[in-house]
Amino acid sequence: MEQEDADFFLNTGQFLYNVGVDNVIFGYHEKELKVLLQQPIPLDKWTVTGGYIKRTESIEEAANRIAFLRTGLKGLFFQQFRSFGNPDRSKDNGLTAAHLKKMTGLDVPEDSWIFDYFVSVAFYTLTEFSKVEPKKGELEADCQWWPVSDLPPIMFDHAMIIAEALKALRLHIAHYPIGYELLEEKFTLPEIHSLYETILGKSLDDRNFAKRLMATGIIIKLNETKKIGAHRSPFLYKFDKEKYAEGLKSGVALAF
Amino acid sequence: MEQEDADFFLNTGQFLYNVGVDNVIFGYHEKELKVLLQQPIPLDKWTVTGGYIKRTESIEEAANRIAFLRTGLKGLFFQQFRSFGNPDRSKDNGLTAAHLKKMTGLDVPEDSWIFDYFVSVAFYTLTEFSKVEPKKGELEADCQWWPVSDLPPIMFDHAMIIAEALKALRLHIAHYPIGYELLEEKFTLPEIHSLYETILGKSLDDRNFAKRLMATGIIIKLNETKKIGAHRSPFLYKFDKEKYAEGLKSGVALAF
DNA sequence: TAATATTGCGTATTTTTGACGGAATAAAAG
DNA sequence: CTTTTATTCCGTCAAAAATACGCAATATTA
Repeated sequence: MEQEDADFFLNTGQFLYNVGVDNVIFGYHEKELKVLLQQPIPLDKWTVTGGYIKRTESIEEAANRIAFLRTGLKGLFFQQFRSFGNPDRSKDNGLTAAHLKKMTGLDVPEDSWIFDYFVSVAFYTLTEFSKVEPKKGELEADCQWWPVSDLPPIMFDHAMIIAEALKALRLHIAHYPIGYELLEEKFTLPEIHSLYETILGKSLDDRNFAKRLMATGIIIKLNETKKIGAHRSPFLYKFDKEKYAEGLKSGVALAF
Repeated sequence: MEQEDADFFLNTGQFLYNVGVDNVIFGYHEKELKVLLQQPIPLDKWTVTGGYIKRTESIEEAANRIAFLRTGLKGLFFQQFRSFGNPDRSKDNGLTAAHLKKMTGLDVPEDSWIFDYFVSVAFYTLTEFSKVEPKKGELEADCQWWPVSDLPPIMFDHAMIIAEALKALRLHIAHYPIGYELLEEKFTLPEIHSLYETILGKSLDDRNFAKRLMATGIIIKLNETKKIGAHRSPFLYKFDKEKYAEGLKSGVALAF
């Protein structure tokens, strides 16, 4: 294992050079959109989850593998949105061979391939917040959720990557049904309403929202209600899996 | 020069490994959308224009450089739309060291870096057809325009890349003004109308098209007409550069 | 002068979007 | 047990946008 780890910094051929994957993992909890960030060194800067591409896998498989490593969940919904690449993006970020040597106890060459110019293919992934137990990688000091509206200091160009992911998500939500990925199996109208308001960052008329959502035909009203304390109990709904899958393929107009 | 060329196949450090750029260059001519393709070997298969990324340049600069190499034009409008990457994409394509050796007269190692797994960051570029004089690269047998609706046999996964580029272009045209890049400086309403019909692949009511296009405020009617033979002479129009630039930034609703 | 092909505009209809008031319900407070 | 409070839930009406469509004007050729 130690030898394997040391080999990593030399890249004995299992990973592609100069290109990697970043994956902006979004969750939704208590009316807030969260993003899963990791801390490559025990300093004050964070990055989105990411990793290298194995020679045997596609970029999509790499994105999926990374999501699994950090969340423990398989088969999450993910979407490529842009690639980033310029010679300066990894410069002056404070991540040095010395840091990694200290963290891992391994020999990390100053000119290790991982400090090279990397083009990053970026994805976003959507997941149900409550199912995730963030797991940090061996090279990271920490991994945890942060509210999108209140991020810690961000490393590299990852602030831009998060911003672009959010932009892509907002564009995507207008054309495809994505509530499915972020909510529990059964949810109330106010819950999904609030999710859309959070993602889009603006308030949506509740009556018109319900009307249009139901018009898509992708959600089904159940004959159950949810107790929410001192108020009228809202009905529960769930997604119609078939129509949802169809909507993902052919698109669903849900412009608000 | 010969040494430089031979060095290329060894990659003495000027290019990134495992990642490159493909650029789908579109032109519009005689009511047809064209795409600029190159033939890497004198066989019957073609690819979109593409190349490697220098260690000193960004992926956007690489895309731009490639567009310049093939068209002779600078400052063209281009847009990244997706990246492609899986271990099989360059397999079984018929491009061998022997082919390149024969074409260039240089020594090409069987295991040259260029035969490796490559992730491709794909862009599309728009250009005025009549201004372009296609120039082939040193490693290509030919470079010329092909109608999108009638393509020759395509190598690798480039048929998919072209299809995705077209999809992105169609999506883009609904939100941003792109006629500017594909038409001559002065154009008639029927010309731009026909361009939109061609790109979107469907017919658009001429009266409603004109109404909405003018409503955007990005084109200006000139006091000149164009002689088109045995018919009423249509007025000429041009883009309002400022409003066009603004439309590119903030978006222009032109959904048809 | 008539025939032909194309440009160029206006108006009516339908569809979609946006705004908004008020009754029903669940529990807690008085 | 009645009132208060907070929330769900539904329908209608007006404004705006998208769509459909008819016909006069024009440039050349026959």
